[in-house]
Amino acid sequence: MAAKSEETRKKILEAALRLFRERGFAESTMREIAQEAKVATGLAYYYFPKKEDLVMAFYVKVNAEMRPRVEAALASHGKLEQKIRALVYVKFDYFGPDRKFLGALSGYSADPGHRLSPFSEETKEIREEGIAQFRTALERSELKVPEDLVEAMPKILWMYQMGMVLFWIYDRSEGQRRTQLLLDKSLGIVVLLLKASSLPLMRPVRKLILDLVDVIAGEQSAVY
Amino acid sequence: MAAKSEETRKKILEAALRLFRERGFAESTMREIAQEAKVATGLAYYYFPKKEDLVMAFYVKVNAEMRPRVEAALASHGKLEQKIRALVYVKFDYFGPDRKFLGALSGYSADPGHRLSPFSEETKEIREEGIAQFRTALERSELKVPEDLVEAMPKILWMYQMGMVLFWIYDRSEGQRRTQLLLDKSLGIVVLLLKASSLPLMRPVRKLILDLVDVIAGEQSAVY
DNA sequence: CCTTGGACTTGAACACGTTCAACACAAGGA
DNA sequence: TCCTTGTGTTGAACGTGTTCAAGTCCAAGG
Repeated sequence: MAAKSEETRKKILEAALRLFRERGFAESTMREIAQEAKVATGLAYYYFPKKEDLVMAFYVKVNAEMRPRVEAALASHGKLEQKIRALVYVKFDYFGPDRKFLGALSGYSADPGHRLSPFSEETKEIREEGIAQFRTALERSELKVPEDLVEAMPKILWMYQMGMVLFWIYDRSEGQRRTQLLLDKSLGIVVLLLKASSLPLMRPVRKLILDLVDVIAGEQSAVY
Repeated sequence: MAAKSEETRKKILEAALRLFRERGFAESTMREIAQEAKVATGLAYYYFPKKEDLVMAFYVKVNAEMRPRVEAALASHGKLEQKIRALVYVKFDYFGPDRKFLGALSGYSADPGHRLSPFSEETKEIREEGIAQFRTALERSELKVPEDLVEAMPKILWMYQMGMVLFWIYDRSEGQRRTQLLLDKSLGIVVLLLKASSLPLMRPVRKLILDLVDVIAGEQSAVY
């Protein structure tokens, strides 16, 4: 019966997350995690071949748990700006207790070759889901997105969100006041730029930017 | 006499860089490095308390060795665009043989708390020197930089360079063709934006952007 | 009831970064 | 000449992530 096995896996993952949250990623050893879960060290590796896999499982778990709240954010009325802000806030709220723990990981974020990077092959599914959230936000907004931007714009917004989250993770100001500030100051500009970019007049500029996005995205998909 | 000690240090560093280049950072063990340098393992740690310190020493070494070529690039005639391009090329040329090795490190690049990050306290000196290069390039250019941008503009250009270098490191296309493309497509725009930003008309926009830079830079300087 | 095959589980063992107590040695000072 | 002091130098030992040979357990087939 698979249920027993599933139980064990869950027990180990929960023990791991408990320790990660309490004392950080690097500070929690696999031996401790196994002990906390009352299993042998090797068993933790049976279910999670690398310590990092525990983090991947964390990503997936949180992503799933966040889903209803994301739906709610997208269902809210309000303008595009409101929707984007709501989406970002869901992430802040949800990752709130794990800010420190995430900080320990985010070293990997720049390296698309690293499995835990938000740009990696292994996080692709989660990433696509995140991008889709912004696609929906755009579809449900007052904004008329020109044909040639339909694909790129959600990606750009997702990148913007990633930037905010990264900034938030490293934001040592009390209550992450600075991130608030940055979000307030930048979100308006971003939406303004989006709107401006839709003007027919802007077609040449769009072409240029899409070219750039192409080069960059091409590189990413070439990883591995 | 300090000379003997300096010799030993150098011997270890050279052995380390040789191995790093041959087979990468993670793949070279401290035991191998010590062995290659014909010393005991502990001695490598006497001179370089962490394996990472070998990388720091590499940064410093390369930075010093690059200096004359940077001067040359800055002394060249040509327009601002040429100077910036020349500066970036010096880095590509110099890091060329170490692209793979750098790739293994650049995971750290996003984490300003990590010593090896280009944004960390420990790399501050090197970073400042890099920023100063762009300050010089601007001073020697045809561009009239408005007072309120004098401080920020070199930083922005340095960030642009870091972006290019990062992209180049992960660029798996043959001969890093894609980076070429990106540089060609983006550099013109960057310079155009710089010029446009100097127009008196743009003052409100400048204010906005400088505000943003302030929030971001404030965060960075608050790191440790 | 026994056997068998595969999923599950164990803990010792390995390689690595790192630490450390001990030793070597040169340069003064007595 | 012997002692002292401080810089170099050594290699064993520790804690960590990870691997693995050797079990244990249990459902299905005989």
